[in-house]
Amino acid sequence: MVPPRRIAHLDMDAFFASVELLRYPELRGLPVVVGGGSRHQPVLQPDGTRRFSKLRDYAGRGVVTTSTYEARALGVFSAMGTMKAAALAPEAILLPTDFESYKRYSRLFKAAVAEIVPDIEDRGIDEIYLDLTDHPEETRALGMRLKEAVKAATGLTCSIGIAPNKLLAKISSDLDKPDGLTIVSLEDVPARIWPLSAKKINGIGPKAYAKLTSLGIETVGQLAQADPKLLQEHFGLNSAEWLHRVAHGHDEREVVTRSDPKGVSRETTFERDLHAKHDRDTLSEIFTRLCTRLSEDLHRKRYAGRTVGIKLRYADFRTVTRDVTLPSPTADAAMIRRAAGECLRRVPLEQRLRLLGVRVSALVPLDEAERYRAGEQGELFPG
DNA sequence: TCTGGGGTCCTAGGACCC
DNA sequence: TCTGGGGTCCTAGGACCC
Repeated sequence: MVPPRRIAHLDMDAFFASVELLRYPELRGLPVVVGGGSRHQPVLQPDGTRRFSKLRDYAGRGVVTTSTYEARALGVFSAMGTMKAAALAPEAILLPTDFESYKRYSRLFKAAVAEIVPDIEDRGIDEIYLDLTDHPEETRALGMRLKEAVKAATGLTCSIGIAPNKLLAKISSDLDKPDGLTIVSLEDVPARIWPLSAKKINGIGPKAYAKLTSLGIETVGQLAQADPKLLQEHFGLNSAEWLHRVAHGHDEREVVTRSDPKGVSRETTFERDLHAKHDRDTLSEIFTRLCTRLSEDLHRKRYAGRTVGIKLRYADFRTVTRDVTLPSPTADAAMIRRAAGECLRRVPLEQRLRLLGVRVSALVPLDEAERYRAGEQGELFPG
């Protein structure tokens, strides 16, 4: 019998907003929303205090990226349109998103954790998984030590869930937010996990959840007890089996500490909808800039890719993509622009557009791509 | 009050090859 | 001359996550 694993999920509390509060401590205790554009930079006044924008000052198409717990109490959550948030909480403070700062704090907290547990699975800017199975320390003491290390390195709190697998660890880290430490075993699943909404499961999003509720399934427990035949009819065999497994708290996925990027992309939503003919010059400029930035990203990350694609979104929010695979990988702005331009010609352009994106995938390390190109030119394999 | 930007993974059909 | 079956690559779209 294999002993259960000890997997931790560590999630920073209201990460972007908390980083902003370190910089502007006078905002502590107030509803604060991160998500505006650069127009909403705080202004230092002659008397030394800062003047902040309010949500009601916002006009545009952005969404809320994070809100403090005080703003959440007013109904303002991540991914909500900022205009809608302004209707709910007009007096809330609005701050522009400053990714460079968040990345800096992200590196800080990950480095602090790595001092204690070196193998980390990155799950984005503000969360990680850890495999604690082989660590000698007792679970709760280790969890507390991780939290203290993060706090000492950043001044920020996090919430940690520790469980026999990633699925349960992720759910657990959310059970006692903020500043929580929750340990859940497989035996705890009926009492602690089954009462939760099925949408707490990582992988059950809005579509799947809507389908489940239409079948009378709202909680994880109801999902666990659901008729497998019924699930299979509505979700297909693979998804039905997955739903059944996760509802019982089963998940065998490993903590993955190394992975190569699959694709790199740049996209932008226009301030107003643009028309391919009427706004031709503007669009062309934006298109070229996206390709240039993408090329810079690729060079910085040292990758090149063989597949170049575009994404566009019409005013009615329909999204289409086109892509083309080249004979050899590229990271060059002009090559990307040419290939993406070909893709653009394969898509209907009568309707107004709200978004344009460019993507490079099928990535290989840049030096490999350069060797490949040298080989193509006969330098590596002459004759 | 209409819905950002950066990703991953899955499905499904057709081309093409053996 | 009525028709197979498996494998891989390419393309498009969709769901989901942070």
